[in-house]
Formats: sequence, structure tokens, C-alpha cells
Amino acid sequence: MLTLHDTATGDVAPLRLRTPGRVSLYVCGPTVDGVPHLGHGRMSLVFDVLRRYLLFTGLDVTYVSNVTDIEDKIIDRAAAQGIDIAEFTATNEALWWEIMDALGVLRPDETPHATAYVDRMIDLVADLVGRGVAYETSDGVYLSVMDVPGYGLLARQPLDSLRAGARVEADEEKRSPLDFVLWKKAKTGEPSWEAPWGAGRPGWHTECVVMSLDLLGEGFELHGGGIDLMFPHHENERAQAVATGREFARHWMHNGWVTMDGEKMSKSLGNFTSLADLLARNDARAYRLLVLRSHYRSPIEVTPDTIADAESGLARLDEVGRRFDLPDLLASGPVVDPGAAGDGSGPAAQPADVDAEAVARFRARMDDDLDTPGALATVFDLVRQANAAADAGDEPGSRRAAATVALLCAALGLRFRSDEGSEVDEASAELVRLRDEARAAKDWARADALRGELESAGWSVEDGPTGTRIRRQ
RNA sequence: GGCGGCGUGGCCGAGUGGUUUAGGCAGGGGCCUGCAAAGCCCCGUACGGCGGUUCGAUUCCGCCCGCCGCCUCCA
Repeated sequence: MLTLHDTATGDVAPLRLRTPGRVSLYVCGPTVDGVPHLGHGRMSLVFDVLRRYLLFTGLDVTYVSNVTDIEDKIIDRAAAQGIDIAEFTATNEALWWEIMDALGVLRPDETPHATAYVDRMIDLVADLVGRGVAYETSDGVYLSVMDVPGYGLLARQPLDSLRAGARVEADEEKRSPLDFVLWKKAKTGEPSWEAPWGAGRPGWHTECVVMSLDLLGEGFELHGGGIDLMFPHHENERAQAVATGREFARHWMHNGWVTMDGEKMSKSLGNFTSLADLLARNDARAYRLLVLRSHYRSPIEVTPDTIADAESGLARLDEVGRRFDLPDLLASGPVVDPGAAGDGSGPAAQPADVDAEAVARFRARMDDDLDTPGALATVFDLVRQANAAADAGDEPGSRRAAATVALLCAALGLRFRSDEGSEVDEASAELVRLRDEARAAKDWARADALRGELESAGWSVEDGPTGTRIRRQ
């Protein structure tokens, strides 16, 4: 069974399922106020890997991730560009999904939008006001955090400590500087919805409580997101659920930063690289591999060097894919461990063509708080085994190791490069023919010249027992 | 001020109280090859500093140094 670090307790603990065999995840998605950057990519990849792994172990997974499509920066930027808010958010959201697809991130089962849940958010705010834990001021409605038991759980600090360090500017009307806005009263010209406290829009922290509880129900298994959401966003979501007496997420998971020169990458610092830029320069799979190579809670440094490093590793996997003509197991969706017991409790017997012991090692690493670096070590061990066995003429052994590589890569959402784009044009095929002739005639000078021509045309040249083989570099 | 994380061999990056190594990339040597490429084999003997506990610590404890983060919007 999978264990995960729980932000609420600081411990690594098994996921506690409401219903055996089923698990529900809510992951905070993007605010569509601009282009997605590497940080969004890491978050999406980390949770995509988690989701795929849960599926791999035979669990029935429901994955919900929201889109925040109403928010201050959205309003400002749409206005600055002189376009309609709905058009602005639709454009950004389309880009988001395009990039997620390119990264091989599975679409969520549900993608609730904040603007579609305003009525229910108003209901929640009214409920909180009715319970006396929320109050109205001249500019909005606020939740009184002092009235929420256990506030500070996710920040892992007591309320007093948080209050002492509060950097928010004083607001005379707020009971505590930590009180956060549930409903923002609209200023002229701002988009708004009618509510008992006047026209306005919901505060950011309210949408996720409403949408997660609505779509997944009370006590859903896991709530996740980037570590920057731990406090105050997730703290405040939880506070609202607690204040209304509802059981919220059972488990909290947060992934670490992407850093640039050691500093966190973020919209506010402006030091971000967009995913579109990354994908224009690098194989999308390289970013997945880069993310998998470090633990999800550690910061990762993304530089041209670390990405190039990942691409080299990818080439090694691709070579195995080619050498053993491995199938693209992801072509028909996420893969399930053929030996999975069905309730995620552990591996059962594997088919004879898979190395069951290696799969068990892989799963043991993954079950230990998603130790993807350890899991990858298993995969690369198998790569070496497959090649070594093939070199030694052990056909069944090499096939088995290679098939296991394919299975485990698929479990992680890593696909082997297809040979698309590698069709050999007539001119290049002719060069290959000439080169084979030259080699047969032991005309090495000519053979080397032809290799040079092919290489400068972007081909990688390999001589094998059956003659020259070329592929795209 | 409060709270938290990290410091591993050239680079990235796991892990562990002691018996043989994580793994990847780069590098060196070898096999293979006409030469290469790919692949395989071998190699580096690393755990910030100072103390402590211990038969023994990179792994536990304390202190120190350095880096980073959270307490405001942020994946």
C-alpha cells in the first residue's frame, strides 16, 4: 500500500481509503491568468505520476483538478489587454491543456471552474456567517480564524506564532490580521455576482472547498498542490470545512519548488520559464524524467544542463525501445500492473514475460512516499540487464527485462519515442546503399565520407550485422 | 522575531548505524567495430565543520557554519 508524507502531521503514513479499492484526489489547478511555467509543469507531472501509479496498483481513481477563472489578476490583465474576461481565461486555459497534453499529463476526470460554482460558494459563506464564524466589513466578508479549532495545522505553526509574523497590512475592520476574505464586494466596473452582502465575487480560498466537497464528498482521500499552497490557501480551505463541521481531506500532499539558480521560481518573482519555451527546445519526456529523478518534496533545479542530462538518460531508454521493438503501452491509456491484486494491496503473480521481482522492487520504492528516484534506479538496472542478456545471447532473459522496462516506464507515464519522423527519404536511403557497397568493398574512406554526409543531414549512423542503420539524431 | 527544509563523489540525485555497489549524466580503461556509434565489463572510494553517544556514524544527539523556504499573491 502506498504511503505518503502528510503535510498535516509531518509523517509518512498510508493513505486511508474511505472505500476499499477506490481513491479520490483533489489537486489545486491553475489560475488561468497567464502562461503556465515550469512550476505548474512539475506539479502536474508529480500528481500525474501519483495518479498513474495508483491506477497501476489496481485502484479506481477519481481525479479532480480545478481551474480558477475569476481572480484579481485575471480582472486586471484582461482589462489591460482590453479583452473580455471570459475570452482571456478561455485563451489561457486552452494553452494550459495543450501543454498538459504535450507533457503527457492525463486530463482530470472533472475540471470544475470557479465561475460555475459561485452560487454554492455564496451558500457556504452564508452558512459561515450564520454560524457566527464569518463577519461582514465595508469591503467584504471575512472568516474569523480565531474561531476555527486547529488553525495553523498545515502551516505547522500555532495561531499566535502565525499572527506574530503576519506581514499583511493592518486592516482596522478585521478581527485578526490572519482573517481572510470569503466574499469581495465589487468596485465599479468589476465583474460581480449578487449576494446577501452586495454584488461581488468569491475569495480564492472558497472555491476549492466547495468544489472538492461537491465532487468528491466528505472525507475524500487526498488533497494536493504545490507547497506554496500549503499556507494560506489550503489552511484556509480546511478552516472553512472545519468551521462548517464537515470532514475534509484525509491526507495532504505538497510538491516542492522548481528553482532557478537556487531561488524559487514564481510568478511574483518573475523568474520563471514558460513550459511553452521548454517544449520548444526539449523533448517533453525529458522534463518528466527530470521531475522523476528527484523526490517530489525536494526542490529541483531546472537548467539547460539538467535537462540535457535527462535527455541523455532518455536516449538510453529509447535505445532499449528500439533494440527490443517495445510496444507503446500508453497508446491505449494508463497501464495497470498485470499482477495487481485489484485493491492496491500489493503485487500478485506476474505474467511469465515480466520480471515480477523487479516489479515488486519498483513498487516498494514507489510505495515509500513515491520514491521515484529509487524506482527509476530499478528501471535503469533492468535496462542494463536487458542489454547485457541480449549481448550474451540470452533471448528470453533479455526480452523479459525489456518488457519489464516498458511496463514500468508506462507506469510512470514515460513513453518510448515512436519512430515517427524517422522515415528515411529516398536520397538518404541511397546514401545508405552506397555506404553498404563501400563497406563491402572495404573502401573505408568512401564509407566514412558517406557517414559524414548522413550525419550532417541529421542522421545517426550505426553499422550492424545487417548493414548500416540510420535514425534521426 | 516565529517556524521549517537542505548541505552526499566532476554534475544531478537516492539511501543506510558496520558486511559488494543506489541510479543517471559526464570522465578514464577495456571488449566489440575497418574506424565509429550503440551496447557490455571495470574504475572514482563521497557523505558541510566541531564535539558527543556507540565496539563502530555519512546515517542518532548537541552545537556551529552555509544555503533555501514559509509566516502576503504564487504550482
